[in-house]
Amino acid sequence: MAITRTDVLAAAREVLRRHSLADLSMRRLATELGVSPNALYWHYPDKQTLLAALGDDILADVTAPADDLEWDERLESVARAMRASLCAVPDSAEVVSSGWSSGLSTMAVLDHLTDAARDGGLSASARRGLVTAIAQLVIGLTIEQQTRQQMERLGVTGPGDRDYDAEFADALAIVLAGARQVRAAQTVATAAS
Amino acid sequence: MAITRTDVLAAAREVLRRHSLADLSMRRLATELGVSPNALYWHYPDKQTLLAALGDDILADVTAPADDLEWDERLESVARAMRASLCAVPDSAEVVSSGWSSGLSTMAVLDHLTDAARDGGLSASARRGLVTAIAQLVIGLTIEQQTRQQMERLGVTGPGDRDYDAEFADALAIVLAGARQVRAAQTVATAAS
DNA sequence: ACCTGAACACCGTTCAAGT
DNA sequence: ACCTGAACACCGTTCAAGT
Repeated sequence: MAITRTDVLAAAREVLRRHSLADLSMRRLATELGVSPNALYWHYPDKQTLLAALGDDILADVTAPADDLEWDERLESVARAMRASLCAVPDSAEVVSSGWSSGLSTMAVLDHLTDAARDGGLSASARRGLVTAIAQLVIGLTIEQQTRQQMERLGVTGPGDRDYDAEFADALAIVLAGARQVRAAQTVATAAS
Repeated sequence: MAITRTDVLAAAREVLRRHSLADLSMRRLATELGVSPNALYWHYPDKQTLLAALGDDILADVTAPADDLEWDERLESVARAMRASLCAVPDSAEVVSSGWSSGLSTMAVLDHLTDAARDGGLSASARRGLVTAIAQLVIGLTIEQQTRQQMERLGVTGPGDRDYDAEFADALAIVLAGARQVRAAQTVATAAS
């Protein structure tokens, strides 16, 4: 039976879940699928593209936030959903980061953040800054957490003392406070003109 | 003549400057130093540790900000200095990111951010959140920019349309506005008690 | 103290060929 | 359309041995 792109992504997820990103080689993935390494190159042009698709897949369950929420609550909701999706799959934040950097990812989640910011009435540049600040926070902090978790799992390191969830909450609170403040400043400026 | 740790880091920087992180292999680095690959393992236990040292080295010129600045201006100054140091060496943001994640980096720059936040009178959790938000923004956005730049340099992609400097300024403005707002809320709470 | 030689166990990717 | 066999040009790391 022939293999599909979906099979490949599922197998890749499974390698991350049971092992790590370091173990996610084309050869290993092929073995897991009972196929020769070259077979993967019929479905994806290269590893980079495969990883970008995997990253998009992992974030695919981040949908538009409930529309009875205020704009800032919607931002928070999307940010937390992104982080939850990443935390469900080991090393996924690193995968998403590389996909975004390579330009091979759709970065579709960012639209939900942008939409919420627009509904808040933020200017184009304020929206852009806000989306960047939130996205980099989610990805970057989760990379650090997941790398740490892998090291603990391998026993190369003892348990750390950082509370990543609390750190995330604190950082997100600052960014959202900034968003509200920038919006308020905009409103005053508009009213004065 | 024997090689020093400093020589190794200088050669690594040069490989980044003239080529890329993908070209920075232990074997390539050794060749550049006129030495056998194994020689590097006398100076550093493994590649990960070497990269962490390189990351620290690249950020070493980010010093304490001028002390005649306000606390929030100091935060901005450190953030911009971090970004400037990274932008001076191709792919360095990725190197710093991996060093931070592995736990092998000193993350010394974060102290300057923490100090400025403390002088602003921010609570411990607000400081932690603020430092995280700024650090992840600098690293994450610069990774995206530098990866893009390498792709353009290799001609695999045409020039993009993102203005990373403007994006950074917008995002940093939001975070700093958040810091000031959180501080104001703290001050009110303190006065009321 | 600092390095080399030789080897181990891997990589991503390509290309021709098979069904 | 989908895959295999065989090969190319690499990796990081280790270990014994050299000076």
